[in-house]
Amino acid sequence: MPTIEMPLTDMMTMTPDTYAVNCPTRVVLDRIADKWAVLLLGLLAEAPMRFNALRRRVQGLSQKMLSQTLKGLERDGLVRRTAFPTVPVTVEYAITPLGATLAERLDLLRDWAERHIAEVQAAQTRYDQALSG
Amino acid sequence: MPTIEMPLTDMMTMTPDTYAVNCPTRVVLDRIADKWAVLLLGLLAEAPMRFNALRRRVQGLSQKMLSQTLKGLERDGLVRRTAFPTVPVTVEYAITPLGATLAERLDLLRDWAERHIAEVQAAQTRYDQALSG
DNA sequence: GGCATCTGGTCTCCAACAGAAACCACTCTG
DNA sequence: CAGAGTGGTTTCTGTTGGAGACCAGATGCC
Repeated sequence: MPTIEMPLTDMMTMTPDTYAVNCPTRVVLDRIADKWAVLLLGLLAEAPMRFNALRRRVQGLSQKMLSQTLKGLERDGLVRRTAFPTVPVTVEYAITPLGATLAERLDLLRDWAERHIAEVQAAQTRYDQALSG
Repeated sequence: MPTIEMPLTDMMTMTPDTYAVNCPTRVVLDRIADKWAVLLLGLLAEAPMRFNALRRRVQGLSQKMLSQTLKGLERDGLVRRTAFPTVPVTVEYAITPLGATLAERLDLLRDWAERHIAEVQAAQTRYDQALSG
């Protein structure tokens, strides 16, 4: 997707259409459409956690992507980063009230996934067999 | 993320942990974490549509990604593809009952985005100014 | 003493993937 | 006869994600 380059005021006064490239909700959608962000928000919604604790908890998440994703979440005001001047430095990540409202909705998706995973996998098997058969 | 290569039965009998690489809900999460899939499901939830109609409606979506995403959605049983033997061939995409239940939850995310976009953008501006200032 | 390990990251390199554009066969319209 | 519309696939290229090395300073272990 091309980078959006237009004044914020123009974007906000446009008729809202999520399907237009320059709709501001696309910005939010881009964040939601980030697997790691969704998983991290889910964890932080339960309790604040430290960098390496998150890393150990989420399998397959590289250090680079963790730091990158957390930075993005902090920028969006969904997560708050607090560094304690211990040695070595201790950094804690906590969800913000705004982030909590999002995590609530994301939980509904996790719930859907758990509820319907079997149906989805059955559909996949059917589809793949129809192709090979 | 590495490709999951293990018997389905093993996956289904494991203690469910979305944060483990081999949790089946990760499969669903991967689909949800697809910007185009979310947008397409949102459109198809309203009414069935044809290939080029979807293309015209969703700005910034290339033909390749549209065909690829629709194929994925069909494989997951979320969308049904119907080809009519007209000349030229007419193809209609419609949401399935399963897809409709997901679209319902996704609507809540769209709703969240519209409701909180201003807060997110304010947080971003604050963050960026704190860095430059 | 010296090696490994913990803290929270950054940097480089390579493979994978998304997007742009061309191409396909066929038909209807101006 | 050129152009546009039908629903795609193929090719090429630019961006991105992930693996792994590296950083500094302190602590645990033998």
